[in-house]
Amino acid sequence: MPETVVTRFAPSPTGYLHIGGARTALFNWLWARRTGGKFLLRIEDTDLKRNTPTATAQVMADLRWLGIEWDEGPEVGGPNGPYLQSQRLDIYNRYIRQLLDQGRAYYCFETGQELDALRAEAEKQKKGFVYRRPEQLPTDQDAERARVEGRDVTVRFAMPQTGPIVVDDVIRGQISFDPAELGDFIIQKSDGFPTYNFAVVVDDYLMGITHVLRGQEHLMNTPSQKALWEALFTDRPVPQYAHMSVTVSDAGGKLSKRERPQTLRTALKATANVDFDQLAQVGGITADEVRSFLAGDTTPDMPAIDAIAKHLGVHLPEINIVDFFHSGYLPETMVNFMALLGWNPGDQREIMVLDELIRSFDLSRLTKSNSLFDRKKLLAFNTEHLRLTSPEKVLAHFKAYLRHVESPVRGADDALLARIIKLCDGARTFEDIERKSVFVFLDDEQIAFDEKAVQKVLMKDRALEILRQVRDELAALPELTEQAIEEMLRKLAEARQVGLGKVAQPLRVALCGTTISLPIFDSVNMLGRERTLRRIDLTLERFKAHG
RNA sequence: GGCCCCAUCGUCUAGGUAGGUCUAGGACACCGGGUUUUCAACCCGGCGACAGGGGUUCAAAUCCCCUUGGGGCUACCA
Repeated sequence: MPETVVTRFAPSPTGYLHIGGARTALFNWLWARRTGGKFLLRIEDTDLKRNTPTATAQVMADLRWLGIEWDEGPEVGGPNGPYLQSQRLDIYNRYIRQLLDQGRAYYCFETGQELDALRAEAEKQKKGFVYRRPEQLPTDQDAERARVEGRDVTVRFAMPQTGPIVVDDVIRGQISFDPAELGDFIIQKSDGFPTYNFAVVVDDYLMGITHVLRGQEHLMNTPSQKALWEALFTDRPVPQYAHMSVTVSDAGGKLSKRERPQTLRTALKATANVDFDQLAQVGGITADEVRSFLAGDTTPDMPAIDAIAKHLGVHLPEINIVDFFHSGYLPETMVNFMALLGWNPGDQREIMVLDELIRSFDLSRLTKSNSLFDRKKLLAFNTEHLRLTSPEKVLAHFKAYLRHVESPVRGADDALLARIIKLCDGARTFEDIERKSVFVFLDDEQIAFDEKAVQKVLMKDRALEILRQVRDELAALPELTEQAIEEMLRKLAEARQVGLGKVAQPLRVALCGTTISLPIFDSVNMLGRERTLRRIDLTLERFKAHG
C-alpha cells in the first residue's frame, strides 16, 4: 500500500459515547496505528436541534479514557481543519454552488408535510418512496422568490441514472444498487446546513480519508455517497469502505440508550410502595415527572435516571462508555472486548492488551454477522485485565472510580489502596473491591447489618458466645498481625472442635455487617484493636437478647 | 411494503477465499466435582452447533439456488 492510511471517527454530538460508536472509533484507530497511518476525529454537528452542548467534550473524554488518541481533530488541530462541520459551512456551500451550476443539483420547495404525504402514497402502493425530479429544474430566481415568500428551500442531488452503482466493501465484497431506487436525496437543508450524506463526502475527500470503517447501518448511504463523490471529485476514487456488523443487546434487539430508562421503569413497576416525592428529590425532578415516567409517557434525563437507580439500588445495563467506568470496568477490558465484537486475530487468543491488538489487527478478519453484547463475558474479561494490568495503572483507575462514586474508600492512601486491590485478587470489577473494603472506612456505629447475614451467621448455634471469646482473645493478643490473628482463630476453632468458618464468620459479620468482605485476618489488622473490639461490643450489645 | 446485509454450540467465534486432515476447535455461560475464613478467583470433568430443503461433486460446514429466520436502512437525523 503506497498511500498512507487515513481513517476517521465522525460522531455527532448528541450524547455520550455509545459502545457502538466506541467500537467504530477503536477499529478505525487500530487500523491507522497498525499501518502507521493517521486517525482523525471530526464532529458532525450539522443538526442544530440534536446537538448537546457537552457531548463533544464528553465524547473526547471517553475516547481518551479508552486510550484512543486522535492525530488531527478538535483540541489537537491539524492541517485539514476546522474539524467541526458547523464551522465548514462556506466549504460545503462552494461545492453545492458548483453542483447547482452544473445542473447536478437542484432546488426543491416541498414542505415536510407534503413529503410525508408523498411517502404515505408510495407506502400504499407498496413501493419505496423516490422523489420525482421535475422536468424543468427550478432556477436561482425561483429559489429566491420562494425564500422571500417564506417557503422552505432545500437542494437535492440529481442522482445520475446510469447503470447500477457498485460499492466495493472490504468485508462484504461488491454490492450493487439501483440508482433509480436511491432517488435524489437532499444535500442542503432549508436552514442552510448540509445533510450528513453531503458533508461526509466533502470532508472525507478534503481530509484525505482512505478507509472508512463504520457500522452496517451506513451501508445504504454508501451508494449515494459514492455517486456524490464521483460527481464532485474525479482525481481520487472513493475511500475503501468496510461496513461492520452491528452489536445487539443481550436484552434482545439493538443496543440502545433506551435500555437504561426501561430497566428502571420495570424495576419501579415491581416496587410495592413508590415514594414519588422522595424519588423526585433524589432525581432532581418533580414528582409528576416521576409519575409520568412510570406511566411510560416521558423519560427524564440520564442523570435523573442514574440518580434514582442508584438510590433504589437498581443496576442499569451499561450502554455508554461512561457507564462502564461507573460500574468499575477497566478501559483495557473495554478495548479488548470491543475489538472482539466483529473481529478476531485468527488464532485462539482472546485476552489481549492494546499493543497486541494493534499488532494483530487486520481488515481481512472482520466478521460479517451481527454479534450480541455479552455482559457476562465482559465481566470475565475484566477479571483477567485486573490481573494483567500493572498495579500502578489499576490503582490510578481505582482511585478515579472511587472519586466518581464518592466512596468512603477514597480517603485511603495509596499504600492501603494497593493492599486492598492485592487482597481482592479475582475480583470482577472495582465495584466488587469497593463493596468488600468499604467497611474499613465507615464509622463503627455506621455498620449496617445485613438481615440475611445476621440470620445465617449470628443467630446460629453459639455464634455470639464464640464471638465473645474471640473478642477476649483479640484483646489479649500482644500484636494484631495477620499471622497472630490467624493462629489465634485456628486454635480457638480447634479447641471448640468446629471449622474455622464457625469462628471467622461471626467475627466478619460483626466487623462488616455482611458475609462478604476482605480476608478476615487482614480485616482485623486494618481496623486495629480498638475499632475491632468496639465493633464486636456493638454487635454483642445489639444482639444479646438472642444470645 | 421496498431496498440491502447476514446465518457454525445458549453467547462470541475458528474452519469457508484453494471442498477431503472437521466423529467441527477455543472462550464465556451453564451443570457436576475439588479447593476454601466469606464473596470471587482457581483446578478437574461434563453438556452443547454446521437453520431447513434442493442441487454440483467420488466427497459439502465449506460452492450454487430456494425457503425460513435475524438485522439494517427506508428523514430537511447522523
